[in-house]
Amino acid sequence: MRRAPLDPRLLDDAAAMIRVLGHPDRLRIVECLEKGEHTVSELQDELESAQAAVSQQLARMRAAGIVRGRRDGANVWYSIADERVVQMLNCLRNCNLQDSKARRRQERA
Amino acid sequence: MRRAPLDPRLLDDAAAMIRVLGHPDRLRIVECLEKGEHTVSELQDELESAQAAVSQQLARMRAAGIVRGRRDGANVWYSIADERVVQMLNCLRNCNLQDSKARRRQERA
DNA sequence: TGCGCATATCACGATATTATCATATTCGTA
DNA sequence: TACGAATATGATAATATCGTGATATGCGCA
Repeated sequence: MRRAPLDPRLLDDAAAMIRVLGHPDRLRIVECLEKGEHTVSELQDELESAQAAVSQQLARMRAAGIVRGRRDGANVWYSIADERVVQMLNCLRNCNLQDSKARRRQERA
Repeated sequence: MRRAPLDPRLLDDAAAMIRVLGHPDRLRIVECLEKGEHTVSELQDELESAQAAVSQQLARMRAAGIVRGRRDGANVWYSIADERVVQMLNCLRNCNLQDSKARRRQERA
């Protein structure tokens, strides 16, 4: 477990990367892609969200280098392009496990 | 290492929590507080940021239950109220280590 | 009580994010 | 080539976030 501070020059990048995950739909997209490639319409069904919305979330994640699209005929199959988000998601899941304990610990801060 | 998906009912909360960390100044604040309590003016010096700005970041982090303030005379000493952010930060530091490798891997996605 | 320091909050303009609707692009097939 | 399905992009309005300057609050001390 590394303890060195985040490189200050990378702080903006890190924050930007985090912000990409700071949206429920994008979190769910990552969770879907963790299990394997998905087309846009599959994700659309999964999220019960409008086509444009999903496509735009994917565009943003693509711009951040988090996911990658692969054209196959009329479909585009998306997958995870940056394994760091998987790590982050695992971390988040661990964190959520402690939800109640952590909340209790902080007692009306 | 847990693999269960994030609780859908918690997705909004999770995303909100993530967004709080998605700002370079707030990341730096967490890094400072990791080392121990700091007053607002100490953080202000550290971040080279305006008083109101720091205070507002702290307010937001307080609202999210991430930090906690303890009054001592005219000063307020801040500390981490939710240990999950420490875990997240550690995760981020690990992730950053792989920066170049990850970026190379994704090759103009 | 009155002053000054540390902190918090308010008000507001600037910018970013988001959802939605419309339109464009890409591809397979008739 | 024309059409339809899948996907992407553009435009816009609503909302959120951010930094800044002004003001308010809490506290120690004279």
